[in-house]
Amino acid sequence: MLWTQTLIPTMKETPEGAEIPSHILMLRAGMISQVMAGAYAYLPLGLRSLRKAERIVREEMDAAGAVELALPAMSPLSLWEQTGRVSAFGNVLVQTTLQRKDRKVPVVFGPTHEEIITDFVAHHISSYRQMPITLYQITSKFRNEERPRFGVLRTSEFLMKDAYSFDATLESLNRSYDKMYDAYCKIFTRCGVNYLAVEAESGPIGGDASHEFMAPAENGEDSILHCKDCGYAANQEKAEIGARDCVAPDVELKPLTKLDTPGASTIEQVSKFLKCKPQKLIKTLIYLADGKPIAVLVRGDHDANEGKIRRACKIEKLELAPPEVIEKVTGAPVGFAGPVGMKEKIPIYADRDVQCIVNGVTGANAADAHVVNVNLRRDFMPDLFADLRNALDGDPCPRCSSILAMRHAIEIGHVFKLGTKYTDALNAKYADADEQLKPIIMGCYGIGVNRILASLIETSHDADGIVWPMTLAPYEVVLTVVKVPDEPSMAAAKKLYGELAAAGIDVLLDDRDCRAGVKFKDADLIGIPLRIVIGERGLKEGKFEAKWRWEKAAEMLPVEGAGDAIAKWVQEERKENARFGNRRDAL
RNA sequence: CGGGGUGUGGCGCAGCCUGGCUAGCGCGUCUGGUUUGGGACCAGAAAGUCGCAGGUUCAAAUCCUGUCACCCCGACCA
Repeated sequence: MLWTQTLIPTMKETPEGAEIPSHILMLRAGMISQVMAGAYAYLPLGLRSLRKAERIVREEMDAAGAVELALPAMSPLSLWEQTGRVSAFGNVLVQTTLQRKDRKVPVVFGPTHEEIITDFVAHHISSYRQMPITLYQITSKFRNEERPRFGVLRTSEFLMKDAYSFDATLESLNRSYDKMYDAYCKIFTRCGVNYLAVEAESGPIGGDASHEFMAPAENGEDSILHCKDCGYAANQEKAEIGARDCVAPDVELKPLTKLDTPGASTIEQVSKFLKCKPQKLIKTLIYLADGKPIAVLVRGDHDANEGKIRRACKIEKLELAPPEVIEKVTGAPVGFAGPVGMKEKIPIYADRDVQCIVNGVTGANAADAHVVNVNLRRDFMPDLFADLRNALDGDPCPRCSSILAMRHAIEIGHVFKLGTKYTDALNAKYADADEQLKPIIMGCYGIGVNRILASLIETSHDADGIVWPMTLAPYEVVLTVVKVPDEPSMAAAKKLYGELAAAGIDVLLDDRDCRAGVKFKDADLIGIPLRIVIGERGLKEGKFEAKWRWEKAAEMLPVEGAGDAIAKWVQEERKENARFGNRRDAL
């Protein structure tokens, strides 16, 4: 492609509103253009990168034995009512009504496609002989995000690869799942994205049934915990906290005292009012566990984790109790519950860290009052101690003796064993070898294609612009002609351009008649991995100048045979992103 | 959905507080010329309903009311 024949509207200045590197650089590099909040146009350059990511995804899906199809964005609302996801998605679901001749047809713009594919499969798969099979597509998804943000990271319309596996047995599902998991590793590696596969909430199947693929990045919206020593990694929701012996400080147990704390009902207010650290507080949460009230105790500065509570206490349905229940159980309004002297006797479950609190503070089960110098055993005794809170930076690793580090990350992929949630709801059954009808067992597997680009840029840029790996770069090589009116320069450039194009290299020839500085700046900004400079200076010696985007120095390359040499470099780099992978040493 | 911020040529901004001549500046664009290895210089030109609507006033980019859009923080996120 000739630069003068495409449209690459680069910008010297950062448009108002863009704050994170990926957003700023995609705008400045002329890759995207905003149409409205949460909706971006992909300009020629951006589309090329997006297509490269898409192609890698497609190749690895095909290699893993998945079969591509395309489902419509539009589907009937009724399908979503059958699975209860109209209310589950709520306002996120994009709905509209089509006016047909004599009736109105309520439709949904798919936020994902479990319903549609399951309905299709229910009609066309009826035997165990037709499975296992994994179907996938790469299409636009629609979600009315309450708050689109961070440029291309969180938008209302986005490109997603979604795959669905259909199996007759759990063992077969596990094999399908592992294939996808392995394919994801290959995809993100080929894309040059640093990622971690972390354990995530597993839903109905339990166990090792869900992983998220996370790209650690400062601007990521998710939090993950990672142990550098043993490799354990999980999202914050799922991360377990290793058990450690509690070393109780050797201090005198002071007498239990009730104090007035008028109006102080939150942890922050109480700790301020009583001038004590939140770590000294015992937060008492009243939940309804399968309809019955329970109390959950966590340290004041910790957050309770409902998934952990559910598992540890063997509860199906868990929800925070409404104020009436709290008043009835504790005898006090919301904000003053405590484990000592509750009005009704209910089960008390405590997070392990509560064991370490000596002379603590908690609600007095009376309006506007707290008790201080609360101590375990002397004043109260929980029915169970367990890991019931969200993990934090520095918490003990559950698998080794090291500690967990918390990092922000961008979710770029998710693999999940669904089980029969949708096949039950949509009546997708198959006949087994024993002639019995059984529900098909599903898995679902998503990749946010736009997010691959954004997360790559977030972690691979410098002061001058984007630093693309060969595999995602919109063009693999840029030919920078220093002086376009100089005929020998242009002739040499066009010859090289022809050779590279013939070798199947994506090459961009910067034939704009402007100063060299402008072209160097633009080449750096759009991040093309390999730049070849064609100038009078080099040509005098029969040389081109070759420079990798992430290296400081350039090397001279004989004009003779340059096309072959460059093509070879590009082909090597395409395979492993090897030079790109080593860039940190150079940057 | 709560809190905060911003809307002025294509892009980035000043002007608004304290109303008053023809609404400025930088970048970009176009024309001519000089230049040509890291965002050149000179001369000239085009391009703006000051987000929109209403109000106050002799007079509104500026003050008041409403409204829309966009951005940030938080809540939410199959």
